[in-house]
Amino acid sequence: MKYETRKDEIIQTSAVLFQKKGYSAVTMRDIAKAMGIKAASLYNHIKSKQEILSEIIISLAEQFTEQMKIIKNSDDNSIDKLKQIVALHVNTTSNNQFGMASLNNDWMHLEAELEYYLKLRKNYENDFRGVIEEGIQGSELINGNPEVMLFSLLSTLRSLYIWLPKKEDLDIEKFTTELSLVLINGINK
Amino acid sequence: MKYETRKDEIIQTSAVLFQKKGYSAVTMRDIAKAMGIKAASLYNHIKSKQEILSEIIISLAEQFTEQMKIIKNSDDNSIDKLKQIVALHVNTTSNNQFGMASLNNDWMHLEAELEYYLKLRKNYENDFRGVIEEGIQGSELINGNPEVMLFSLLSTLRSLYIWLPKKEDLDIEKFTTELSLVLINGINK
DNA sequence: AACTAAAACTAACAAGTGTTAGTTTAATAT
DNA sequence: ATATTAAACTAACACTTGTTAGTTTTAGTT
Repeated sequence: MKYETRKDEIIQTSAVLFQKKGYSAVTMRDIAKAMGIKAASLYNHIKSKQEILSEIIISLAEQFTEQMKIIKNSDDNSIDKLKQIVALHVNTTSNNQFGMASLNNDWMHLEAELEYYLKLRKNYENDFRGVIEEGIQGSELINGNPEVMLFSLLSTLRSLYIWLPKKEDLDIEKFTTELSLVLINGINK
Repeated sequence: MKYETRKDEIIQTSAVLFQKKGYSAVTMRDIAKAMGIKAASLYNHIKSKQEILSEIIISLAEQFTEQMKIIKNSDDNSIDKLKQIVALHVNTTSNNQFGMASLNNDWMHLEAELEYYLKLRKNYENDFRGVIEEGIQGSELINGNPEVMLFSLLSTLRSLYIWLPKKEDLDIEKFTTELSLVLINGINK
């Protein structure tokens, strides 16, 4: 079975539409049409459009924050931690390519859960920054500006959802290795 | 004078709003309110909401495509060309921080000009890819996957609009240098 | 066959959408 | 002063929005 419940089907169908046009431009009638039913019928399964967005974004944000904490608290060296962070993003994006678009572009349309989302994101970024600073202090990383490094890594990892779907026949593990190499060692010979 | 014309003021005001909530979530009444007038009055200066979006996006896309062509056709080496591309993004973003959000997130809401925009973007990306491939062939860059390199660089450069505004007191030139270093040489010691 | 519950339906709502028509105001040139 | 014009206004339009109420259909159980 592709979907666990009808509610799950609504959420996943919505994620596909949200990715193409964004939350605000997708109507309940669009979502219903994509499922072959009428808009009013959606409300037998969900309580609002907002709930759909919230379910898509919060579950992903929690996954990232949780996994990041585990990586941060492991006793691997900093370079290995960074590689694990890259793998976390590649794997999560590859399993949830549509939801990642909402996570990146539609979080500002959260209402009740906006604050909670922002807290999760801040935790995630702080942990990421911690890994980088640790790497600089331990002389594993160059003595550069940690903010610039964080920005550069995070930007690339957050954009994976745009890029991964274009490469259907992709060896995920090989790609993770290639990307880690480029991000950590650069492209200069 | 901050604005050249009233139309220009509408476009810049809209860009600020589009950046916060996206094109679809911003209404003509929102734009009018931000300018202290009524929605209908906007139509003395512009012909549609769509025209506003188009003016924001197309002018930026043309700037990038033009400048990229100049960089590509220069006879600098590949590393220098990459540094110039980084500078192009940093400078353009720093001069047009709000418009860059629409360029990145709202291009799919273009109607008449969507095709033209896609053509410009394709040209830009092809030229960028060309610079990278040239660098690999000339042994200036590692012999890695050029698609992965392009993706990584482009993702970071395209995200500058999120990050630059957070660092108000930023030395643009110094930042350009730091970013080039991280992108080209990596973060590994 | 009768009952139940899930999930679809039709119809409608109140509010909000981009946009137009026609009018008034404000500023400038004759 | 008068005429002109740019740019604001009010009022309204046709349509779309998320959502609710009430009803019918579908499918499984007794």
